[in-house]
Amino acid sequence: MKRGQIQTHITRTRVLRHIRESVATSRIEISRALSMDRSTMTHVINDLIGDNLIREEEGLSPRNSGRKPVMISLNGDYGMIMGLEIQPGFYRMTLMDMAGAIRERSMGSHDFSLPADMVSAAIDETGGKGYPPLLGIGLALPGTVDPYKGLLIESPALDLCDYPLTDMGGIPLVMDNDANCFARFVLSGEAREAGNMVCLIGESHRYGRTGLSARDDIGIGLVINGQIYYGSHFTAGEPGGSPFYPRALARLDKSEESAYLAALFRYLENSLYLLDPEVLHIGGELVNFDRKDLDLTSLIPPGCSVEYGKEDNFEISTGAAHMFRDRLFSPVLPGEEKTIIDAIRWENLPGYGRRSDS
Amino acid sequence: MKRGQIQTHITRTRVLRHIRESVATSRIEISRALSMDRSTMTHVINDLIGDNLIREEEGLSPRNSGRKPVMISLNGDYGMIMGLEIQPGFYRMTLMDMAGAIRERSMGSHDFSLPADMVSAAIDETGGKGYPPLLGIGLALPGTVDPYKGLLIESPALDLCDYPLTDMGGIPLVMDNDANCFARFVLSGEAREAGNMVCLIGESHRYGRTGLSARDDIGIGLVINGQIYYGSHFTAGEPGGSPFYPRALARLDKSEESAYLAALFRYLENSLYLLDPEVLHIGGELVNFDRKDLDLTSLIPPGCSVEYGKEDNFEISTGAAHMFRDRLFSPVLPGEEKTIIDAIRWENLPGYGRRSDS
DNA sequence: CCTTTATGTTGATTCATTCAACATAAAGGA
DNA sequence: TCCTTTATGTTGAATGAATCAACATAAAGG
Repeated sequence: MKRGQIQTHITRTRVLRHIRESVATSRIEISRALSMDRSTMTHVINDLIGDNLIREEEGLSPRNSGRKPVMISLNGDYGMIMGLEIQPGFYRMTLMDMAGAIRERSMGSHDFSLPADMVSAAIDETGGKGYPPLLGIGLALPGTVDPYKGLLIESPALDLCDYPLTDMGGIPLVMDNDANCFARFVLSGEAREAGNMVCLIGESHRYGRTGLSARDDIGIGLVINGQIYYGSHFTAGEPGGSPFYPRALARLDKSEESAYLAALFRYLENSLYLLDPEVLHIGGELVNFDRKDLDLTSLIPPGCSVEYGKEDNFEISTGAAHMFRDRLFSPVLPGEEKTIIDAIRWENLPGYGRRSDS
Repeated sequence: MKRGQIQTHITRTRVLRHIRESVATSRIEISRALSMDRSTMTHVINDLIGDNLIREEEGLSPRNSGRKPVMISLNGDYGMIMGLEIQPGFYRMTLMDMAGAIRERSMGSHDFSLPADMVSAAIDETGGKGYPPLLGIGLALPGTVDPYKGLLIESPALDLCDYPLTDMGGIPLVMDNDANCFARFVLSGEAREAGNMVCLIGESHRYGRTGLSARDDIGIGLVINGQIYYGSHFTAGEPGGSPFYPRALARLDKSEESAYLAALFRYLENSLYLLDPEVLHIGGELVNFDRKDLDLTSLIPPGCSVEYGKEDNFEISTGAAHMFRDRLFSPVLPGEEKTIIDAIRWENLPGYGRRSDS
């Protein structure tokens, strides 16, 4: 980073965001999108190229007259991001480069009681494979998580309380609830536009099982105006205090799956009306459920559509990776280096220099 | 406004906000709060004084050494804001100056079928009283409202559909749902800090009645991260599709009020867990209810407190006035002059000049 | 009266940005 | 092949909101 001011940092971040959101773009296109001068873009882009964050490409140029633009795209080899989902007894991992391309995925069982040990093992596992340097880690955990402090507040599934983890030997780490990571996965895809979503997952707490049992759980990630909503005590999306609570259900056999879903949606009905989301996303184990004789139209508000995830079940770990990757595309304000910054509001933007006074 | 750039506009707005939030403050205090240089503040404050938006005061100065600061505060006489709540058959009005002081309140019955006629009558009524000029109007209506377009989408109570209103003879007007205006009222008070709230009102649709009847309604305003949440179709907070729906209740006599409230909170229970709000605010007609033998602790999530409004019932029209007043403390981006700007996200901040290219 | 301590002002400097002019590159006709 | 058209991209001077550094002002307290 050549020039040191905060304004530069914000502009660089805005440019990087635009490049991330378009497959390939040009200096002029970015300058138009951000309402800035072409010459400004020349400076910013050349600085970013100098820092190895982006690169010029020989790319396609759909023009019928005039000079062809020099295409710009993110430099995937700048570094790697690891996304890790840890459940009791098993894990899933997604290794992603800075351009967002998935380079490797794996899953398996584990015996670790502390997430840090599992993370450490995953880092060792991918260490000697010649990947670009590891920039950071996104961690998805079942339970109540404070992602700003990097604290697992409570997790009955993992049998942990007030468990902090903010880095692994200098490599920064961010954590969030698994349902929220699923929501981040959905946000990273087509649903990138700022919108409102309810993201519902069923989390199996035993490796290899499908379907849910009494030890398992459902989780809800809420997206409000394009951002994860945590609530006032990081328990937003956690069902509770209700006559219907999935945890109380005994093991289901196949014939009951459809009835389970129907009961679940009746439980959610009021909240869906109140929240007025654009779409309800369903992922995790619930996708595997038999839903042939289930008609949701009567249980879901008129303007709300339903989407089922694909069944590869790596959505949560991939969303965890996206959580850290998003940090690279957010400005870091002085004094808030350690937190997840989803969206800075203009009211909080600091002055552009350092003040001469305390 | 002396200097024409957008950056100036944003800085001025940030300064005005800080002045609004403190009873009286000084140049140095603001410069510290906004992390800007003292000399910058000299320029900005002097410009704002030149524009009559703020003024210096002979104010108190709690210092025991050093030069006393020159106190700065908003100039209430800069202009007036009218907040108007229109219900079928009656209205309430709050007249507020730019400093937020309430100058006049009134209520009464009316026979208008179109809100515009009611607004017009209210403007005429306050016209010749020697107030500072009317800067704008905030309108609270029962029903589904698109405040960005200035459109009453649907109001069964007022028997209107797709009714637009964005200004009255050159005076800008913004409208919102009545429950959201109540939420804005709460936000303008102690609960100014960014937080999460559920604001519940009972709206009586007959002048002079207390209690609710089958023609009446409840309304919910949701505050998420310190901002009104509208949902994807502006129906957030509207109950629906439920076995319990207040509209279906027959007239209540006094003995049933407590049971009514209990049923209402059972209806809301799941949603309160899901939303994890800091506080549940109750206003409008519901405040008048007999709630002696009602214990909410078992129906409300642990971390959530309950606040009842004072019983003057002008909360909604006052909140409507605050809605317009908030516009004066938000930057207006080019191309978005007509919308309510609650919070601009840094991603959308434009460049600081006009681009040399389309 | 002089020191201390704070607030507020002034003029020079900084630096991201714009502006205006120019350079580069490709297409398409003459 | 040359010349016009049309677009992208670059360069250096100008702009302007901010900082910096020095000074001015004001009040308290020995």
